[in-house]
Amino acid sequence: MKIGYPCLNHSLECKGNRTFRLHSYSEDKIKQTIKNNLDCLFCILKFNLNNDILFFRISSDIIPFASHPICTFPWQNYFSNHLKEIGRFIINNDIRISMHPDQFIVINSLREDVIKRSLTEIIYHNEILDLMGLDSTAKIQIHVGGVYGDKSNSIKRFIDNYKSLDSSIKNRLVIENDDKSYCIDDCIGIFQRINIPVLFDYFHHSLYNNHESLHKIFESCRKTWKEKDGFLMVDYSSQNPMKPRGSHADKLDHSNFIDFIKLSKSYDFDIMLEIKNKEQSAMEAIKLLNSDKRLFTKS
DNA sequence: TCACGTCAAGCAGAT
DNA sequence: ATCTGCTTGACGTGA
Repeated sequence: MKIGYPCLNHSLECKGNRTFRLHSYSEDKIKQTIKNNLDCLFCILKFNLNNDILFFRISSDIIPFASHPICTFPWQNYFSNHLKEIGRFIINNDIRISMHPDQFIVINSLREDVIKRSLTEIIYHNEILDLMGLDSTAKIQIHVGGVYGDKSNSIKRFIDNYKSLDSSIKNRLVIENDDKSYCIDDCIGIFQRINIPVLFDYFHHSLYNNHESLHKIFESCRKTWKEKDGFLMVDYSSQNPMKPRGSHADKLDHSNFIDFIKLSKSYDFDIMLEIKNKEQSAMEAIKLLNSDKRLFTKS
């Protein structure tokens, strides 16, 4: 099991997701920003290694405007050595990597232009991971998309569009249950038709579900991840008690986390902690697991 | 130097 | 109709 957190590190001075306004785009600006972001990513990965954090989600902002037509700068060639160097560090230290394109990526949209932009964005994510030399255990997680008042047709559109993708992209794509449209059962149903691995989001599941038991979920999700996909990935978070339903917690809720681990301890999986204080939660979670190894012994 | 309006992009649900 | 939440921050103008 590996513990990770997404995109940002608040302990370090550097920011690995620096960007700029579209109207201030220039080749010089994008070059400098990417260099900054890659340097910082390397720092974050070293920080993580020093703290036994072996799972990390790379920010989609690492190459700003990568899939936008304005971006004509050949970053793939210009930074290929830099990306390869980071990739070697990742591989040599057995670090697990994921990426999560943001909410605008909807491959089952009713609008052709939205689908087209989404595919371009996914291709960009795939390029980053390829240029780092990572294998197909490095994943790109997306949601199924919109429902548009007709779930079965919307699922069919997802499947049709998925089938048209290049196999190198299919090797990395996984789907994740969301908090209002597609629950774990929906995702498993899609897996049964196109064999796409299902990433389990525990917090989303608590907000939107078919009352599936946690054991049944782990059992069925695990089977969707083949040898080439690596261990099942799981996103973990809890409700922020001060904010509206669906808001992620500011800090790790120790008792909620321990309850979750107790229920799921017999399965092999990697956990991404989607909690606002980022590496802080990851370090706490690792400490909790180490302080009570029994929590984590397979039964 | 700092506040704060705004930032490429979609969707659903609440108000 | 407008706002919020999603990996939510961070940019950058104007004072």
